[in-house]
This record gives sequence, structure tokens and C-alpha cells, in this order.
Amino acid sequence: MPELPEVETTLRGIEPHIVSKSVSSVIVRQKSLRWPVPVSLIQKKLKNKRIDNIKRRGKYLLLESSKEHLIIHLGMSGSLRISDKEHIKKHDHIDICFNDGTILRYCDPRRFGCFLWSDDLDNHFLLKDLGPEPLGNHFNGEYLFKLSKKRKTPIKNFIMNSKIVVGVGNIYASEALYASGIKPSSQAGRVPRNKYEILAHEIVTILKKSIKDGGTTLRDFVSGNNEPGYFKQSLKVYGREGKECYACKTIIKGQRIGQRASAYCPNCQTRF
DNA sequence: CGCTGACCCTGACGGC
DNA sequence: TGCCGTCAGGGTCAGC
Repeated sequence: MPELPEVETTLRGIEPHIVSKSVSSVIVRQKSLRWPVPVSLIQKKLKNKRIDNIKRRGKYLLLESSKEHLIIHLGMSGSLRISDKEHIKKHDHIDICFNDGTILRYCDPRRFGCFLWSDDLDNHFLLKDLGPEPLGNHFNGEYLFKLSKKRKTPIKNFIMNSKIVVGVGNIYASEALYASGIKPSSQAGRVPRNKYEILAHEIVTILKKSIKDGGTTLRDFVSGNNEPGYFKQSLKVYGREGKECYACKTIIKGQRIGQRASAYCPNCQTRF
């Protein structure tokens, strides 16, 4: 479920319910996530401590307390919601309980997500090599073009690589490449600079629009009624294999690139 | 260093 | 109705 826009929407949804509140307890029902959850460490660090703020880095959520951080990743199927003692569902693995009764509850059926603790965020192995934020000041076409030189990997893999730029998942990589007129299997190093200018612009535009949409359809974090669905309306190629391109009526093609489903219009998207 | 493919896990869905 | 194969929005890691 979570692409960058949903992680950002999750942040905005839970922030007012947890920031400046004190943790009373942390309950872990299932500690087997992407890495084992360091249960006693997290309990010790958070018990009777305040959550000072919450930030996002790529698709990671960072809950700060006493200058240290709880690092949360939602993986493929994770979600966070505000709940209460009841309403525990299958795969609700972790509760962070606050002294006013609020519970931040983590659910993750596939368990590809993670809960880790860091006392030195800048040097944490999950964060230290991450590329720039696509919505930050250091991301643009020139940056992408420079890093792409001599790279033979398909451009879709290139922009999904979090060391290059964070937060571009399978959906938005496909959509941004369509909007830019670039065939996803093109070797990154063969795509011209002017195309990278367009691509960087499209990535920013699409992510911003999705955050805006996510904010309007995914805002109820209290009842747990946070069904996504915003993206389906505006998708041009993702999941549309075999259907007509909205622009030229050519049949959208499907192709596996780097073990991930990809879709593109053979007419609108150029091979470089 | 860059690239490829295996792998982590559960659930939904389509074909038989 | 059930069984089986395939696929899913994430990312790491070993091996070449």
C-alpha cells in the first residue's frame, strides 16, 4: 500500500494524535518483521517518555524522543492508525500506548516493514546512503542526468533506487515515465539530459498531486477507516496492460523489469 | 562499483 | 467448495 504519498499522509494523520504525548507502554504481539523488533530496547527507550516530533525520510517514519528515534517502515502492506483497547484485528502487531488512552497501532500482514531504534540517525544503516528527497531542493534533472552516466540498468530501476532518489515506488515510476515519454526499459545512461529534466519535473508533479489526493481521501486515522483508492482514478499506465492508451489508443504493454510489473505505451514512450 | 535474481511473508484472485 | 499457481504498492543481500 504505502508509496511516499501514503507515508506522508500517514504522518499528517497520526501527528496531531501522538506528538507531545507521553508513552505509557509498548505492546509487541509479533516481533518477527523485516528485522526482529528490539522489544525491550524500544520499551525501555519510550516508557514514560514524550514523542517530541515525527518526521519522514523517504518512506521511513521517524518518531523522535529525547533526541533518539524510532524508525518505522510500512513495507508493502503496513499501516498505522489511531485506535483503542478494542478493535484489535489480525496482523495488528504493535501498539504504542499513550497515557491519555490513545493507541498508535501498527498492522502489517506481510511483515516486510520494520520497527527499529536509533540513537544516531545520520549513521543508521537504513538511512545513511539514501538519496535526496524528490520534493526537496537537491533533486532535479541535472542531478539525475549526472548520476545516470554509464549506467546500464533500466531507467525504471534507476529512479526506483533509493540511493538515487527516495520515495519513487513502482506505481509512480511507471506513471512518471509515461508522462515523460520514456520507455521504462531504456538504459539509464542512454537517456538524454532534456528527458531527465522532464522526468524530474514529472516525478515532482505526480508525487505532489498524490499527496494532495491522499490527504483528501485518507484522512480518517481514528476509526481505522483509512481505505486508499485515490490513485486509481488518475493512473495512465499502471495496471492498464491490454487497455487503450488514453492519448493515442495504442494497447498498453506489460513487461517485467527487475522483478516488478511494468506497463508502458509503445507509441507514446520512446526507447533510448 | 554496478547489476541480477533470490528472498522475506500473507492474502486475494482466477482457472480448473 | 477447494486446491494450485500467480501476483502484490517494499527493500536487502549474495554472487558475479
